[in-house]
Amino acid sequence: MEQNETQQYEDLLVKNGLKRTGARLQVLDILSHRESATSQPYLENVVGKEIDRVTLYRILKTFEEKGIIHRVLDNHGTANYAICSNSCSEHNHHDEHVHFNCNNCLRVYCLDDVKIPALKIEKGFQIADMNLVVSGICKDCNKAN
Amino acid sequence: MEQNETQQYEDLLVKNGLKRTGARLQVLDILSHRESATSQPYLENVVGKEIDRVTLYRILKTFEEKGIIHRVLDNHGTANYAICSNSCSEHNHHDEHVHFNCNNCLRVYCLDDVKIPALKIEKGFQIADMNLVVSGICKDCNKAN
DNA sequence: TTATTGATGCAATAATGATGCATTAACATT
DNA sequence: AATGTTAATGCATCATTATTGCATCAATAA
Ligand SMILES: [Mn+2]
Ligand SMILES: [Mn+2]
Ligand SMILES: [Zn+2]
Ligand SMILES: [Zn+2]
Repeated sequence: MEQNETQQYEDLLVKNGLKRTGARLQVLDILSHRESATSQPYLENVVGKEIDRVTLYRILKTFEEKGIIHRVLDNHGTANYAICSNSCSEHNHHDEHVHFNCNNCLRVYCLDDVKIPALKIEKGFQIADMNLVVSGICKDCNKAN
Repeated sequence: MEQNETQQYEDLLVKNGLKRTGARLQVLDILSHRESATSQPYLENVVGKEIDRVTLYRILKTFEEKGIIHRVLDNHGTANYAICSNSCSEHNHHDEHVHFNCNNCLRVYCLDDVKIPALKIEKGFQIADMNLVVSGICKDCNKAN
């Protein structure tokens, strides 16, 4: 964990009124360096000896609430998390980009450049959030064949 | 269960090479008469004394594979199922309409008229399926306040 | 009517996630 | 630096959704 990155994570925690604990810093560091969204099971596999399962769930939930990370359900219904790119804040997410779930490697990609198009839905339905998950075979897996 | 409806369900099963069992007919009947998508837990609550949990899961999986029903994950990651409207067949679904998950009543609506817009995503990603779940407050729940 | 094979029920297990409560550690205050 | 306060953690336990193995049963074909 580089020095100025650590500082950056600490600032992020403080800014959100969260104590800067080792577990939180570690989770932030891992999520920040991954190229795709990350599930609790994956994280547990990495830090399970150092951080308790429940703590991990709670950290992820807290981070999501604070707008530090956003949640994507993959095709198995498992939650995956990725760092929010820009302007998210407490209970105010702006991550309406498309996600891609590879059927082969199971990775969940944030397609940050692909926004979810506006929809015309029946009057009476009040939209709070939209989640578009595309599944198929990812770039890497296609290349590998 | 009306007589000609039963006949219709039996035909559907036979057409898909499935034996017409009481459990399957019952599941078809229930799903056909519901206005929103339905989860296994809901079904179990209704027919749990007559049909085993595991049988229910297997029926749903089989129906999905045959293109009789389609699966939608709600915001909790729980699978919900709805009858396929038209031209779905084995391993060949065409249910690319938007779904609406109410945060209040938790219902999952099939917005059959709202199609998922085409997307331009990076070359290399091969799309097999798309799922767009919109969450918010549904028509009924908005009315009720 | 019998044989075949698919379908079911039961028991057990897996995976993801939440809750209650005692203990610990981070931060503010003195 | 010591102390107090409150958030954060760890552990045990439980909940929910879903799957697997295997013996039994029943729907359809022969
Ligand atoms: Mn994302
Ligand atoms: Mn639908
Ligand atoms: Zn892949
Ligand atoms: Zn509602």
